[in-house]
Amino acid sequence: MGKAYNVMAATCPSRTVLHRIGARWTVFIVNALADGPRRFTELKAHIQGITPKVLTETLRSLEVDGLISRREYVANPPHVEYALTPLGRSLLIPLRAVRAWAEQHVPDIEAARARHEDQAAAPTL
Amino acid sequence: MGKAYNVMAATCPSRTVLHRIGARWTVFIVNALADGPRRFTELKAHIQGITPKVLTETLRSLEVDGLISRREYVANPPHVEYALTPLGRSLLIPLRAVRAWAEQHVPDIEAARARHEDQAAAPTL
DNA sequence: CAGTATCCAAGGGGATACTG
DNA sequence: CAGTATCCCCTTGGATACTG
Repeated sequence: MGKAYNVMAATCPSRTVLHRIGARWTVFIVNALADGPRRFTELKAHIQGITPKVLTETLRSLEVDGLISRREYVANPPHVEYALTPLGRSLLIPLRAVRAWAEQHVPDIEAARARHEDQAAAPTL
Repeated sequence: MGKAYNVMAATCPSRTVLHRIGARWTVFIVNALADGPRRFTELKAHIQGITPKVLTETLRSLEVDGLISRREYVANPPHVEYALTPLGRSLLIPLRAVRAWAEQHVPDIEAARARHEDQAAAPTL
């Protein structure tokens, strides 16, 4: 038991999982659903810059993997709500940490890049 | 102070940070350096399936962003060691959690996908 | 050992317009 | 409102071979 899967192994199925998690917009969607269900248009407005096509695709993928649920309320106009499943909520924990890290370390990264710039532009004294 | 950056905003610089973190092989390299410095060939052997070209590219990017350091020992044959910087070690925390999640939830994801398969193949009774 | 140099393809994702 | 339908690009990354 335990240690059964290892992403470092070329053919380990955990790699496909990692691939899905790493998809461009997964971290956005999972974080956007952190505080409860949201509708398609709400998600699109909240995650600035995402196109409807890509939003749909990513939602479908996450649904297939059991990370989010899609609930359709019969009505006109349509009403659809997306929510994290228990599995999705467990993923939220690491992904919210990733998001927080990104937001917290912008200055550090920018400083490192600037330092690297200086390095490159260093006059040969 | 605080809350200065928000990945949900279209032009927030944290998005480029997130993009770097989300690069195909970043999570592998950062995790591979968790236990101390490693040499190029060690990394290549440990992270199965990565090509030298991609390994080099990702290492350079991480170096530019100040997440890893590159130490060259003058000798023949060459001897180079890569290590996490303090900033890189701080990123290791969320990224090791992501890795662990991927490895732990393979069965859950596979089960969800199987359920979805059934759904699709459901005979119309 | 630690990379470079080329070449190439695949597909993920973007832009735009349309619809039940 | 909640998506589809197209079209297309172009970057990311894989394969392979070579080198100081």
